Amino acid sequence: MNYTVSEENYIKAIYHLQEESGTVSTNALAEKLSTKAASVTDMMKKLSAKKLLHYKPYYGFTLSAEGRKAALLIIRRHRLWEFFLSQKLGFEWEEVHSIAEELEHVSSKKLIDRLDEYLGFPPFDPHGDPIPDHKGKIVSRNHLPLLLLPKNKTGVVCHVTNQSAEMLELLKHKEIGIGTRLEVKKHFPFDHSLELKAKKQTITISEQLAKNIFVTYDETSK
Amino acid sequence: MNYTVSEENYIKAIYHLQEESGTVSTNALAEKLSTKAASVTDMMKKLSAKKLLHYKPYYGFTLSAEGRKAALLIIRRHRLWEFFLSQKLGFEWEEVHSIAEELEHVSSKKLIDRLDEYLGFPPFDPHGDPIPDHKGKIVSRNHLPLLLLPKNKTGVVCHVTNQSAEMLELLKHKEIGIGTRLEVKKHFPFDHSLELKAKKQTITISEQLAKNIFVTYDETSK
DNA sequence: GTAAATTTTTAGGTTTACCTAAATTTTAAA
DNA sequence: TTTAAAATTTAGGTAAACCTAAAAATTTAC
Repeated sequence: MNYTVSEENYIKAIYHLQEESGTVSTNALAEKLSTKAASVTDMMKKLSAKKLLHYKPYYGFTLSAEGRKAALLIIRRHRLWEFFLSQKLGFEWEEVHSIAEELEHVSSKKLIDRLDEYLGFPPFDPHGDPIPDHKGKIVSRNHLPLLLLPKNKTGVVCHVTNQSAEMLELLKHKEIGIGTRLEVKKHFPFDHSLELKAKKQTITISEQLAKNIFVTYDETSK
Repeated sequence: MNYTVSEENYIKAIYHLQEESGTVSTNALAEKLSTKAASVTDMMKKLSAKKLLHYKPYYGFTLSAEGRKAALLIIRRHRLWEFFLSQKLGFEWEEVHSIAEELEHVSSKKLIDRLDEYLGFPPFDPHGDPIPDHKGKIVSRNHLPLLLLPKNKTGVVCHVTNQSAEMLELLKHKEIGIGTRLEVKKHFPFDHSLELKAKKQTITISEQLAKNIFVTYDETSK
């Protein structure tokens, strides 16, 4: 339940990469943390032994439920401090990030909950990112069912509900998995089916399937 | 100018021990930091190489001017956070210390100076200890010339101004050094000389000498 | 003033989080 | 489908900050 500064930085980085692109590769993580791939592998073994992530050598990794919760509590601390620095101490929004990188590792839960209260339970940090609550719950603006993804916007598959074998078979057939980038090209009102661009192909999926696919939607992407 | 968390904890502990008793021994420091004497010796070599303290093997150590300044800036951070926790977040005064132990290692100078301003430049922390200013200056209530030490109170020699060979010879003869515990027994109005109890003997010193001796005065001692 | 007790330092090990270089495994290309 | 390229892991090593046990220096006690 208590992690080293280094472990926390890895957990947080994995969370962010996962949000951006579904899966996390060793090299991507090494790049994000300004370290080397070999160091990442070392840490993956450690975090995996602590059950914070699912790790199969050579096949990337994703946070476990426990790892995700840990990540959200670190992000909560980071964003609350950013809010404090900006609103109470008058820092510019570009300045707050690096200071919050240090403050986020101070781990007293009581401190953070009191700070949250003192700040009036702000829902967003100065960059507009949502602040997880004291249980690690986050309102995710940009994590939405594929059905609601605007036309001609791309989203990255981050979650599927209903993990039945039937549905997974269908997804596999259509070559859709966690991390697949999808772009909605057309909505057909008749049966609410969708036409998508995935990789280099154009595919069609039913409303029923689309309801079960959640994507991360990056507002800054075209 | 930037130190590791471990270095900072050593610097701070040395400062406090020096204030309390003039000199700092390896064992006392090990005890204060809940570590072992051998680890202290390791760190002393490191801090000594960085010119933060004067270190002669087997003869204890004292902070250099630079080390003292570093200590005061760490103490400043600690006490400002204590004040913040107590005044703004409503923590009880017994709770603030351990959280401030973590916050004090966040080193942004701008953060601390802004926090100081936000808190209204408080002169004392919740325990009544003075808060050093942004340059590391501290108003020392309990660091005073021997001349001003109340009768029948004990003080510990912590500093001597005028380091002339003549004065040091006299101090040596009277067996007074940094760390010597002194108790003022009498003031003689005629020549302002003082009669002191030092170790087990009673000695007399001139006003001129007394003016140059500074002691740490612990209000809680008898 | 010497012996015993205490304090401090040295010597040699451990763990964490890094590193480089070499060996594997997977992926992409011809 | 075999080979080349890229990604990942393993092997072996480093520095910081600890540790224990033994050696050396200092202090205290007789």
